[in-house]
Amino acid sequence: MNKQIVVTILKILGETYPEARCALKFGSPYELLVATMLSAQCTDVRVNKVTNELYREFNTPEKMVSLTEEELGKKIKSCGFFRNKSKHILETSRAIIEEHGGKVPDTMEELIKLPGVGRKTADVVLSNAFGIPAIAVDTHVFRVSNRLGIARGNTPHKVEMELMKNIPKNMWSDSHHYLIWHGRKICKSRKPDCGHCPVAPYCEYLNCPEKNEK
DNA sequence: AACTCGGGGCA
DNA sequence: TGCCCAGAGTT
Repeated sequence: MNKQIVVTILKILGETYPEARCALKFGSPYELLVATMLSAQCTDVRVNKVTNELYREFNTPEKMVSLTEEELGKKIKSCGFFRNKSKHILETSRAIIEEHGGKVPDTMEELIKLPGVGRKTADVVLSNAFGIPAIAVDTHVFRVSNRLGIARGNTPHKVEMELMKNIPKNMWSDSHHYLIWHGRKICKSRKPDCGHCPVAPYCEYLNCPEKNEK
């Protein structure tokens, strides 16, 4: 797709979802890292509810590791996968203390070594906490990009490469959030609400049936 | 590439 | 009740 059209689409989405910058509330890179780890298969609304309470007392790796896995598990259980998540959060907090001087690392290479931190979480932390341009391709970004036709690919990595090629670098981080918001509100996986889609005129899913998602 | 982990919100 | 949700680790 024409790069000009891609930028147009993203600008429209940005105007449609002005609140979409970063839905996870955080006051430090560490808070964002933990919030993002919690957000796996769990909506941002619930994550924010949990972290609002959790961060009152436990908003640094040093304070976090004073909790046992069971104690932390109780506090985060409404985010699901609580055994894995509490274990990973504690292991990651210990690694940050012991191997990174208590600071969240700011490179992809170091971030994905942390237990429970994958490429998506790392991208979110890099772009939102450290201002390093990145596009995390989660299920929403993957689906919406393929449908619209702004980036096609059968793997998240392929879609990421296409997006980075088609979007100006200074729009990468915001675009990630716009695409997620659009995927949740309108371009849903099951029943996309094309009748209310602000970028329907540009959408290949609607206008080019032969290019329909695979 | 497929499978597993998981409670809560909503139809 | 059944389906779905800002993913990552293991096999």
